[in-house]
Amino acid sequence: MAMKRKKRERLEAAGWRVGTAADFLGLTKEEAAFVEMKLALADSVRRRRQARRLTQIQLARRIGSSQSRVAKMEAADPSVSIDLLVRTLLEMGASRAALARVISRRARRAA
Amino acid sequence: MAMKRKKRERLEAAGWRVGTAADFLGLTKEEAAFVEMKLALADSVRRRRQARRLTQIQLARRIGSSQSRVAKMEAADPSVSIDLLVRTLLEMGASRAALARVISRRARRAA
DNA sequence: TGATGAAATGTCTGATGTGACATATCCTAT
DNA sequence: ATAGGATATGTCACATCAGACATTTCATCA
Repeated sequence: MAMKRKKRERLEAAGWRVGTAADFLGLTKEEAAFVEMKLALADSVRRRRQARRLTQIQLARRIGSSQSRVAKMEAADPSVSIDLLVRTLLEMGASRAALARVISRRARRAA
Repeated sequence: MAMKRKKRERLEAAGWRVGTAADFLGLTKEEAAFVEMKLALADSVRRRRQARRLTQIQLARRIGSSQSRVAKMEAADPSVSIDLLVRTLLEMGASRAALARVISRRARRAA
């Protein structure tokens, strides 16, 4: 994919769920923004799932996926797309307005 | 992809850039919301490109893609992902807040 | 009317995402 | 300490998406 991603994905994979995601090691502003968005969405999936007291397995069934994929979503794994995160949130009843809020929100730490 | 898409994609392909996208022929609320989001993003790409008076080819070069892909983005073609739309908008200088606005915005008609 | 440049459409091939499965790790209660 | 459920991690085969290219449609203007 012409828009270089490896770098981003490596970092993202490396676990900094930190607040102000990195312009750290050579992430362009755009890349950083993309990663932060993904983190925010991932975070939102987890929060919503927990709020509903669903296990990853239960959520997985609900959206026609698997426990491992849910885990990866919540971890903002490089292998999960924004499409999947968004679809998942919509399935969980998030409105577009709610998604918008998530997207402009900075990823929170911990829980 | 377990979350059925064919239906959505057919419709989406069918050109209704219309305002309140369809819960029309059996789209669930979630599917409709997803499609509308995509349309809104697609629309935003076109608007931004035009505002900068770039041709699709010029934009394509800028983001390391091709004219046809840009055309498909702007048409919200089934083959384009939200990831791609988002990355493109970010490359064009959209902020996360701007993206959020786009996402909560209902797709506009015409130009 | 035909020439030009922009945009749309169709299709290919390689890259990436997906669900699934197996397995490992982490809690918490006993 | 160990069993249990929950979550994380690694991998695979298959589906979908990506950029590229060719071709077509569309608009504008000489």
